[in-house]
This record gives sequence, structure tokens and C-alpha cells, in this order.
Amino acid sequence: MRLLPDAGIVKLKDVAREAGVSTATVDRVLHGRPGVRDATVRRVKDTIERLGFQPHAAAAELARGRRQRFCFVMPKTLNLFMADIVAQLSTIRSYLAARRALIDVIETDVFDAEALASTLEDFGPRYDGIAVVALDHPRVRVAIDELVEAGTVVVTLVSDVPSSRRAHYVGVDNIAAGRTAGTLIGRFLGNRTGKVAVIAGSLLLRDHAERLFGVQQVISSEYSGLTLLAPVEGRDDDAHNSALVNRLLTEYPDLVAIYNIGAGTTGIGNALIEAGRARDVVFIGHDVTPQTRRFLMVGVMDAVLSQSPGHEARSAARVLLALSRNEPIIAEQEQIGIDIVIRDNLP
Amino acid sequence: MRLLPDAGIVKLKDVAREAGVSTATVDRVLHGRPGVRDATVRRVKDTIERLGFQPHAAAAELARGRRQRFCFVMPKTLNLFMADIVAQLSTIRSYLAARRALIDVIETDVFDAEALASTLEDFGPRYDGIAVVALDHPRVRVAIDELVEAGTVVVTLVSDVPSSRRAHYVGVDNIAAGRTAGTLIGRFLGNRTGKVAVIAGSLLLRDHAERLFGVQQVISSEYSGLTLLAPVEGRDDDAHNSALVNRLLTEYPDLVAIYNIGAGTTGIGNALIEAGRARDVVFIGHDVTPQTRRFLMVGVMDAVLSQSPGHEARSAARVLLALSRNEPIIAEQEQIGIDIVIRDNLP
DNA sequence: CTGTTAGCGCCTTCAT
DNA sequence: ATGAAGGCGCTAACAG
Repeated sequence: MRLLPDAGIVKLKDVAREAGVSTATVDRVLHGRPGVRDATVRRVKDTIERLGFQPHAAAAELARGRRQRFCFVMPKTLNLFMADIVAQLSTIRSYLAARRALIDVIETDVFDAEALASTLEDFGPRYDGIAVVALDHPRVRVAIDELVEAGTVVVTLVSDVPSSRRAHYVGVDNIAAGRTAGTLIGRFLGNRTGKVAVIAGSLLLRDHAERLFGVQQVISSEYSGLTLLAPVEGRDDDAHNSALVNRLLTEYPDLVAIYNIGAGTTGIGNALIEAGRARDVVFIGHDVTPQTRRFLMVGVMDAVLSQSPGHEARSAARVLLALSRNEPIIAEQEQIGIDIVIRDNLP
Repeated sequence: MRLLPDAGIVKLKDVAREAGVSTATVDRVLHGRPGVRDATVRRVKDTIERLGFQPHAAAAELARGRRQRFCFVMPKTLNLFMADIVAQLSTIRSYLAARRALIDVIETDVFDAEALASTLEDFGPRYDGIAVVALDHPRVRVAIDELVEAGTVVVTLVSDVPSSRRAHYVGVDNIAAGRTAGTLIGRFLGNRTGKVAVIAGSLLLRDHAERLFGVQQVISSEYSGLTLLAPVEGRDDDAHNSALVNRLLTEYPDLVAIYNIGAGTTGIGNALIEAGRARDVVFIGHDVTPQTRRFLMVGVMDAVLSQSPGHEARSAARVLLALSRNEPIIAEQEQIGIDIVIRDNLP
């Protein structure tokens, strides 16, 4: 008498036999498809419960045989952070290929609502799912909503459109990020007093505006010794940012801290170094890059706030895959945290 | 003339036809199994390459039909952090169940090398993989190595045994964690001077010893205004820690900071509050719990260093699954970072 | 409303 | 050294 090969593992067939129905019926109940009497539904559900049946994910996937196409709509001019996300996509591509899903990447002008919206309208319908670095603009919202209406899964990436019907936002709470920057500046300065400058790329970008809001909240309400200067915009560009810093340094001799909300951190750091102010001005920016890494090591930057590009890229892919196959997603895993990175915990 | 249903998707059968061999041979080549002539191997590999064939993960998993059993060996007395990991395992259990893998949890005395080692010896061989919160002791190392020798996949969790043959360590770099605490203390204190206390659970635990080492490095070499007191041990216990803090506060009127290396943070915070020193003593500890969360909100704690229990639990499960099925693991995803958590970026 | 049945793509004996 | 063929567990036409 030998052991049963499947000792303990309940299969759909077992449920069917036990409930006195066919496998097709169990399958219908399992997926809430119509065409089964209520009484039967209950009986099958009970049996599933009683036997503790769990469908074999791989078998289901194979039998379903669906393939999905996803598209990542990214900004045309990739800064280091965006480039990092795109780079991660190649790893993800092979992970997805083994699951018969594929991704395309389309680049478009993020600052141009019209261009972004028409990209979505033109290409969106070809895909089962879209991840888009969005611009919060009515035109874009409508484009997203139409895709959702047509059955496409849409997730926003890095920059959200909260009023849209997108299924999910992959990114951080940018107000909290701004607040975090504010607190770190306040704490690092101790009891020093003076001016705090904020440099943004463009305050038309929702994430930049939100970070500004956060840092203003904290500095103005909790650090009375510090005065926040009016934000300046440097279009995420190193040269522009350098020039801005030079102007700020001469105009405000008591400048004690700089928070760079967007990209172009290199320009700021270099300007500080050239002015010989790198050590005494507290400097906080976003995203771990080779350059910010170096700035942290040598003490030009005091902290970097980071949303792991790898995590975001993987999360977007996982969420698209799960939602378009209506599988469950692990909420905690898809939560993107604001990482505070200093010299000692660099990844 | 209708489109081919599988347009563009290469299957193992296609490779076989194209290479002029049977599917069995392709399968053998694919998995490096013996019994194929060198010339054939090359030909098949070329074809795979040329066609860009990627095996369908779900089909492979189904056909293989393997089930694996994993075991998490956890400390008997669960502190909040460990309890959190165990709690996460129930979510993970259902994820794994859908992949025909299951996990058991065994609790044992982590401080007792003998007990831990014999637990591993007794139960280990029943499993395909083990995740163990290890104690770095020769007896334990041998037990781990024997399991590995016998073909069990072993990963260490939270606390490593670097000299063992474990396949992977799921946890943070604790020296870096200590350094991070040191830098934060130094930065938060600004130019204040005084004594810095370090409270550990037990310096026999590798992770505690490493964190101590890290904080010592930073404080002694970079903050000459600060004096690190000799570490005290409070066995991760609230009552012990409270008593220790009371003693420290009276003995050193110029105590300016406390770093709690292990658990029992509640005891320390409460002692500080009762002594009316909560606001002026910089206090840094580990792990986000309901209590540390509250301490951060009200300003008793200045920062919490955290290794996400959810991330660690999931990572251990993913790594065990991947390694025991020899599938690739995504290195970056399994890298556990040291999270710096302040009031503003609480998860 | 319910059952029958033929796959999904790969792996694995068992032959040859 | 290689091939033929029967599953793995679930899904979805197609019947009834």
C-alpha cells in the first residue's frame, strides 16, 4: 500500500467530486461567472472552504493562455532618475517574458499635456495596461479615463493624476517628502538661523508643487529661526541651477540651506563647492545617482530623499500584471516609501 | 487566411523543429542535463538564441509538479519586530500555497546555541529550505553547513552566520546601521557636547555587537565633542531599560543622546518622559512599532532605524522558492535597506 | 443551468 | 544519444 502521490493537496477535481458537480461548475463558481444556481454556488463554495482548496496558480495561468501587452509612457527627456527606471525595465522584461507578458516603452513630452494625451489616445488602446508618468491636467485626465473606460488598466508612475480613474499610483507621497526635507533641514541646522532656498524644476509639475508645499508647512510652522525664500525654478537643468545658486549666495549672505526639489542636483553641488560654501550650507536633494552619491560621501550633500527606481519599475509591472489578470496585489509590497539616504546607509 | 494564434511566441516545440531534434532533447539542453552530443548541444543552443526562446514559467512549474516545504526557525520569545515577521508569514503562506509550497514556523531559544543547533538538526532535514534567525556560534555553523551539505537551502534571517555555507542572508548591514545612528546623533546634536549612551540587548548577539561597532566608529572619529559611554545591556527588556536610563541620567547630567541597539524601546522612552528629558535628549532606536511610532510623533524619539519586517519575510520566502527551484533571483529586490524613519516619512 | 472534453507548454519516464 | 507520448491542474468551447 503506497502513499497517495498528492496526499494533502486538494485539486479542483476533488472539489467537484466532493460537491457532486463537474469541474466546469466549480470553475464557474470560483470565478464568479454566471449560469449556476444559487444553491449550487453555495454548496460549491462550502466545499471549497471545507477542503481548503487553493487553485494552482501555474495551472490556471497556463490554461488561460492569455498574453498581455503593457506600455510604459515615459518623459522624452530622461533625467537620471527616469533613465534608471527605463534601465530597470530590461530586467523586468525578461521576468515578464517568462509569464507571457511584454512591455513597450514610449517616450513623449511630459510637459505638454496635449502631446501626452494624444499619445495615450493613439497608443493606449493597443495595450492591456499602461504605466504613465502623468501630468495633472484635465486633458490628460480625460485621456486616462477613456482608456480605463475601454478596459485598459492604467497606473500612474512617479507623478499622479488623483482625480482620474487610474487603478493605482506607483510613487511616493510628495507632500510627505517635502515635509521630510523640511524636518531634516531644521534638525541639521540645530539652532542656526537664516534663509532656506528651494529650487524646483517646474512648479507646474504636481510632484514638485507638492514637495514645495510640504517643506513650507514644516519650515514656517516649526522653525521660526528659518526663513523660506520664494521658490525658484531651474527646469531641472544643471546650468540653470548653478546660476540660480550663485545668485542666491550673493543675494543672501545668510543662506543656510538649499532643498532641491527636482533634478539638476549636480549643478547646485558644483556651484556650492566653487563658492566654498559646500560645508556650511545644508543641502538636501532627491534621488541617488552617481553624482549625489559622491556629494553625500564628501559632505556636500547632507541627505538624499529617494524613491527607489527599481522598486517603482517592478511595482508598476507587478501591479499591471496582477490587475489585468485580476489577481490580488500585496498592498504593503506595492507601497513606495520615502527613503532618507545619508552617507552611512547608501544602498 | 487568419492570423496564427501564437504569432511571435516561440515555444519549445518550435525550437525542436527548427533544430531538427525532439522536444526532449531541447529540454535536456535547456537544463544542462547529460546525454546529448556536444554538437547537438551547440546546435540547440544556437537555435534557442536565434529564436529568442523563453520557456513559459507557468508551464514549466506545472509540468514539474514539485512541491516544497520550507521552515522558518524563529526566536521563542518574540519581540514586536519578530512577531511582525511571523504575522507577515500568513499572507505569504497563501501566496506560496498557490505555488504549491508551504511553510512551517518553529520557535526555539535563539540565545542557546545548543538548542538552536539541535532544532536545525532535528527538523531541518524534513524541509527543502530553511530560514533561520541564527546565532553566530560554531555549533550553529556546523548545523547549517550539514543541512546545506544534505541539499537543503538555508538562508539566515535578520542575524547572519557569515562563516557558514548559507546560501543567502536576508537582513541589513548592521555595522552600517550603527554608523547611521552615529551620524544622525552627531548631526541632530549640532554643536552640543556631552555623553552618548548605547543600550544593547546582549552584545553576544552578532547584530547588536555590529551596531555598537558602527556607532563607535562614527562618534569617536567624527564628533570630538561627544563621548561614547561604555555600552550597557538591558536584555531587550522594557523594565531593565527603564532602570538603566534612570541610572544613566543621574550619573551623567550631561547625557545628550541615547542609541538603543535592540528592543525594549518603550522602557527607554517612558523613562525619558518621566525624567522630563524627552525633548532635550536625542533618542534613536530600531524598528517601527505602534510605540516607536507614537514616540516619533510626539518628539520623544528623533529617528527610528528600520528593516521592514514585511520586506524581510517576503524576501526570505522568494529567495527560498527561487533557490530551491533554481530560478534566478533579482538581486536588487532582495537587498534589504536600512530605512531611516522620522515623523514625516512614517510608513 | 450543468457536464464533457480538448487543450495550454513543458517535463519525464520509457523505449529505441 | 535521442524520440514518443502521457500527464501536470485548470479553463473554455461546445453540447446537452
